[in-house]
Amino acid sequence: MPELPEVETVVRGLRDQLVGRTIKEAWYNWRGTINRPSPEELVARIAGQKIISLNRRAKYIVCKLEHDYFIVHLKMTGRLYVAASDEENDADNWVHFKLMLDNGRELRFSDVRKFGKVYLVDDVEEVTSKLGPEPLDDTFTVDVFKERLEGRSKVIKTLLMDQTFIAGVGNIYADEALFRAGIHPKRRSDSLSEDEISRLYETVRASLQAGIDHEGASINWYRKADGTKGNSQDHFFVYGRTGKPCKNCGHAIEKTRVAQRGTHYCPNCQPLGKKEA
DNA sequence: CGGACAACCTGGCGGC
DNA sequence: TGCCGCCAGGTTGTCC
Repeated sequence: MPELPEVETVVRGLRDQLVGRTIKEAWYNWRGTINRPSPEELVARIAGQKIISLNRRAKYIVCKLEHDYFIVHLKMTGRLYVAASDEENDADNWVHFKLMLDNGRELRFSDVRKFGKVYLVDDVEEVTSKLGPEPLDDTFTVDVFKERLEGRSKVIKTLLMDQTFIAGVGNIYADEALFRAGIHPKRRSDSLSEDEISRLYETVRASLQAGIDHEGASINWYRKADGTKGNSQDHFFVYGRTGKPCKNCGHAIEKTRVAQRGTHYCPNCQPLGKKEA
């Protein structure tokens, strides 16, 4: 659920509250939330480290410390927020990890479904080395996109969601990008025309950027760092709009499954055969 | 290389 | 009202 735009929004909301602070102590109540090292080692190693910077890589939140990197993945229902130690929050019931700061506030990691993970590593690459390019980077050009598609034949939606192919696109923005490009989600990647590839390159970026501009989509669990909802969901063309009229042609949006995931598309605007715009 | 599917978890919701 | 079973989707790992 949190995809690139949601994670980016969280990072922007947390940056000023974290950078420059020193971590006094770590706390957890669910060992599975800590991916590595062992919970005991993480607690011992992280105490006393100063927070240098906060950034995003794909869907990972990367916090550079003096000697290590503290990394968080929200997976589907994770929430990350800062509050005064005596301040209550709606998501507190599911807090499984906390970092106490030197100003009386704390960073809380709440996660209903416990899929989310935190990491403490001395090299970011340990976690991010297999990720594909950042779709919004200037270095990710249409030529790079075309090169990466060469020799691939996967169903296009599956490929868009493959984090080693492009980093940060999940189920929602994959559906949105494919709709905007007029490409059926079940098309094989090696069946796309040059023109379709160029369009898809543009719409992947445009869909993600729109998500960031609207501060992320709050489908059910996602919240911004301050606890309020983003409104990207109010601007979706197809995601979650099954049975509703296509914003482009009026045909009812249909839902199917691709790679075991709910997939929304307009059968009229996204035909299975090739389509020249 | 690609695809299918289970596993990790829990809350929300539709159906009865 | 209550119970049951399905659905949600990011990632990893296994198997073919």
